[in-house]
Amino acid sequence: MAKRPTIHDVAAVAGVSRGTVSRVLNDDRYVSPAAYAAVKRAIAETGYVLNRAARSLVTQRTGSVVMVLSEPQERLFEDPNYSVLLRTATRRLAERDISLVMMIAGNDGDRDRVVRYLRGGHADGVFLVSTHAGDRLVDALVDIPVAAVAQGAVIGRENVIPYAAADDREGARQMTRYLVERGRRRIATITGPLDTPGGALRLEGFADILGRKASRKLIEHGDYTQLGGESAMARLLERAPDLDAVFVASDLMAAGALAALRAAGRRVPEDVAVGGFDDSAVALSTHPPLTTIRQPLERVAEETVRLLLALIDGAERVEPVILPTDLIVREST
Amino acid sequence: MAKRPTIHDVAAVAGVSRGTVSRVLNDDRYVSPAAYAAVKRAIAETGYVLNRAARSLVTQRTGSVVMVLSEPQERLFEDPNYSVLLRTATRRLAERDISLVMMIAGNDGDRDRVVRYLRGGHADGVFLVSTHAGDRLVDALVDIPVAAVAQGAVIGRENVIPYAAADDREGARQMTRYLVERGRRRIATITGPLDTPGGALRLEGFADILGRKASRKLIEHGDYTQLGGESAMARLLERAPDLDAVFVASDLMAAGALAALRAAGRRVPEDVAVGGFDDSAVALSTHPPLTTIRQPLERVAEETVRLLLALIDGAERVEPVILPTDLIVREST
DNA sequence: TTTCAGTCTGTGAACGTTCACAGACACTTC
DNA sequence: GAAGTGTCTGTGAACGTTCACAGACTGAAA
Repeated sequence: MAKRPTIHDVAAVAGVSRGTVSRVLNDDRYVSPAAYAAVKRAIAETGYVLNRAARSLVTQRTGSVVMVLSEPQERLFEDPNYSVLLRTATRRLAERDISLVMMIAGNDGDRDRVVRYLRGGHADGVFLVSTHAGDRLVDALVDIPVAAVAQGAVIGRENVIPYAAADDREGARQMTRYLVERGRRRIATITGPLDTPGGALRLEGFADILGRKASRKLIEHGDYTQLGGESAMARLLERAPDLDAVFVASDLMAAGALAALRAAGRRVPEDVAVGGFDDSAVALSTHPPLTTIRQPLERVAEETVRLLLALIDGAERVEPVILPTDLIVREST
Repeated sequence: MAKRPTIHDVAAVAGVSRGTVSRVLNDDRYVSPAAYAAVKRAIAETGYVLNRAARSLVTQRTGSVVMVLSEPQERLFEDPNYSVLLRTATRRLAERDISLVMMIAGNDGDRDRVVRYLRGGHADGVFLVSTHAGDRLVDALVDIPVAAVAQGAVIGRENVIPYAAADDREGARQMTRYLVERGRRRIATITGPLDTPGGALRLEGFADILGRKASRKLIEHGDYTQLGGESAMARLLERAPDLDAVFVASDLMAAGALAALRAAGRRVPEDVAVGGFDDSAVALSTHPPLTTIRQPLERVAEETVRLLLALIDGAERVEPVILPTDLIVREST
């Protein structure tokens, strides 16, 4: 097969110089309509496609962005949220001809790799996903001249890494308020890990509504897995057998909670009302289907990308974006 | 902040030439232990990191591969399989210092973008995921000098794109055989789309065991969504009210089937046994938990990567890999 | 007519690597 | 001691762009 055509070949065919072709490629102003047309034709004729490496070399830009998944537990990957995020981000970036490269930061070795990659200038931006409080990666980031954003606040670093997120706290309030309005009196909660925004903020929202009624006895912690939800529910039942509702910080954990309630012979929603969070696919496959809080995930992803692009384009500072959630009522409450 | 150090800076610090540093970087033989040590020290001292663009420019290699998600329906993203695949592939490739870039080929515009990207030599390899029969992308691929593999056979192109996959056909046989052994007599199936290997091969396995008993009346098609499974089950119940078992080609569709059976007042497993496929998270959250077929997804992903790396390293031809599945018995049968 | 501003084009240099080559040196082997 | 072989090193050229600059041309304003 023939050698790939370069900008020189295009220039020769179009009867113009290298420079003019380059100007067309980067749609600079100052190129005559005739030259523009000739170059376009030559590009089509030769099947030319730009060599990004060569461009990168001189512009010091790569045209790519890294999405870093922090993954302390396997569970992160069971989460359909990632898929939405990934799809949306890929799409939006593609519109700007920016490609998305995936990296995983599960352990310190991985993290070093990511840092080295970024320090090497191999990407124009980073996109942090589900980063936990205290992640070393975040600290390393401040020394590296690269645009960085996160999906979901990075706890303790809200002011250094801009982010877009659903309004976890208000979502939790919506659910808790709803349970109260339905006449529930002993409302418990199963939280996520408290070093994640979904863990900390949803608990705060819960406490906002219940005030002092949110006693320690009615609070239990899970790890976002189904099994974790199941055992957390079992512990709650033991400590507070009279509870009549539970707000679970994720649908997957809620599915586990339902299993524990069933095992304990409690009827849902008659004896105990169960509220989830996420409105993921699992919320529909449980029996009964879950009342839950929907997050505008797609919009969260879009806003995160928007922030990142703004930074790449040179914005000095961008403000975090927090988007509203919706209460979805089904049969578990 | 200071300019990023180049190979020249390292050479100066180490007291050797550019060439020697390059040799250390690419661990060529023929570099003296003294020079090697000096260069390593200089790299650490200067904080040097290789400029990939510059390397690419001369080697004509990019150090990256593209994962292309064909996504005719949203449902693909609800599938936890992707997550496993993505994670495993990213990990394995990172070991070889190859980065994974994501692209989505949902419509023809997207597909053109992918083709242009590959034609431009922006990646050393492609990784096709859930590509349907007749996808134009596959045909375009043969003209492009790039290593290509698929996860799961590309129907009709099994011989042009090497792949790794679970043994869909044998998995379906395992489940069907098991249902027969449990004494079920009127066994139906809900398939996936027949232009996907999971659709076609699982149906074949089903038919292998039942022979002529697999009448058209007992076969219904779904689209891998929960709702699709639900309506397919409803149609089956209408056509064959006496059925006493159903093999559903995915867990998610099986969750839908369970809902339809419940709505029709059938008890599971007493009246109707339900078998799924995938052993995904949803299989545990249904009530009752699903008997299903586990695919060795991680190994499938690893093998796919292995094939891809072999091709990138210059192998002329690699053989497809098909991996065994396991029957997981739970309470739905 | 001259001057100026604006538009358009071509050219040399630079970006940071790798690769092929040539040469230096140290051993063997004849 | 000459010739060969293997190891190690430095150097020039090349990869395919963009960018800054210089220069040519056009038309309007002085």
